[in-house]
Amino acid sequence: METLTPKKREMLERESRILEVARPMVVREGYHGLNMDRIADEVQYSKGTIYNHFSCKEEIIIALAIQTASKRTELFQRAAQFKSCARFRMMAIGEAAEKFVRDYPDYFQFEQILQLASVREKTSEKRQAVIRGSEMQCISMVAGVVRDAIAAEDLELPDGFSPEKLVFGLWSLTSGAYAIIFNSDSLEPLGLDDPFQTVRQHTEALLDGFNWTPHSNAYDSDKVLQKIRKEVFNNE
Amino acid sequence: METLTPKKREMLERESRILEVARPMVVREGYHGLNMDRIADEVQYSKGTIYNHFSCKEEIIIALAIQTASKRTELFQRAAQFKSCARFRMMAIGEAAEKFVRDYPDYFQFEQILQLASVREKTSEKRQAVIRGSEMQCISMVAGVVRDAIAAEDLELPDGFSPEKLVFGLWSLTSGAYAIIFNSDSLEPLGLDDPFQTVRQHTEALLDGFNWTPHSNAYDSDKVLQKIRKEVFNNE
DNA sequence: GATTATTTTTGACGGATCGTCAAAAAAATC
DNA sequence: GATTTTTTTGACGATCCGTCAAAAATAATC
Repeated sequence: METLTPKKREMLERESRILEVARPMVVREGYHGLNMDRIADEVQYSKGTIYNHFSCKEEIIIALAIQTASKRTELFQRAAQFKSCARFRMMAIGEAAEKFVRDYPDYFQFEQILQLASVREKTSEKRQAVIRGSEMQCISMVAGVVRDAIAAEDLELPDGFSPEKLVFGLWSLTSGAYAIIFNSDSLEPLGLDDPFQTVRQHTEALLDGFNWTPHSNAYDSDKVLQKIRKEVFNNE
Repeated sequence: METLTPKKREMLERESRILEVARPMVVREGYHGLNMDRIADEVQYSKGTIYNHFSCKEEIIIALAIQTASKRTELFQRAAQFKSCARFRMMAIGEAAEKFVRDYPDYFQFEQILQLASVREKTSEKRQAVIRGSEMQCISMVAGVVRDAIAAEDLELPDGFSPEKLVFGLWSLTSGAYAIIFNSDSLEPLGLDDPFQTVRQHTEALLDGFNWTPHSNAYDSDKVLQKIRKEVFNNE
């Protein structure tokens, strides 16, 4: 840490100050609210200096996403180490995913903006690779749990159905659900009181559908959940 | 149809010409590619006239989404009328959803753009209601099939688990999957050869997980699919 | 420590594009 | 055919992005 030249230190510090200032702009006013002149004003540097750090608006957004993405990896890592059977570890990962979107709802917004091709196109290949890598890390961890289940003979996937395909389904279900939850106007009419619980129920149903044992009717989901929240996440 | 005044006719015609010109702009160049001056150039009217039809860029995008949304309702309607048990009708709806995203991939892009709060905010409440209504129609149809299954005692949902909650899961799974599929860079590393088939398999697993009979191992999915494609969609 | 070379910062500027509005043109009415 | 109403026009103001030559700060050299 202390091996950095003072100049480099200043650069890094300024970089995070820029992001600090940019974050609430995007969060509160969305993509259009991110304004380079305003950033320059608020961090008390000229616009040119901001552009020395980030070559365009979009780079700032992806940098914000990267900041938060590491938090997800951490949460997944903790979940994957839960000492229990594969199925419960999978539940722990589900809990990590839920905790992530609840604790860092900003990330969701950044990701949504970055999903627009016209935005993503402008970001550097380098930062794109960081995001992809962080996502791949999470996917691998989930696939690892699936493999453990297979090894333990708790699960037998259909012919040609790779663990990654199962991860794809879980990923689709949860990310799709979170997308709906965060654009709430489509939710109220459905009368979903606790949408996160519904996601959990669907995840369990999906695993049951693949005959992953123990089947959800063989244990008390609430109990397991309490245990996970306490032991893995220290109750928040 | 012929009861319109010539002036009104011209207005409507011009409106669809504007959308015709705008569509490929958004599809090919994304949100940023939609340029009001270029539209004016291409439809050979002044910018002011364009603004008489659409009060801002964003209104054009939501109008494009509305154009396509009706196609989805049609497909869902056809699927819901498939003469078969509820479970196979649900499969037919899944097929309709798949056909929709394959036939009208543009819609997906429009929806993604409109999901950004900073974009949606600028659109009229009126058009937002149209979109919501169209989505609600589809959701109701799916919920109807779920209710039929319950009535036929093919399905018994857990206590407090409404048909709408099941729809929420199916909707999450498919829309989430399609979002991943259309941003393909996260797909290749997973080695998914036919992602749409994987979505179908997951849908079936989910229904199995809720114990919706007939269970997927009690019939030949491919056969049923062929039948649906032939009888409901005339093979494309 | 003075001078020169290099790096960093600055903010005025060009350019793109949005949305407006007063004036012009067209259509409707009398 | 004159007058009123509606529609169209495109020049214009405003915003905001990203650039770049000049200025300021820092480092290197003697």
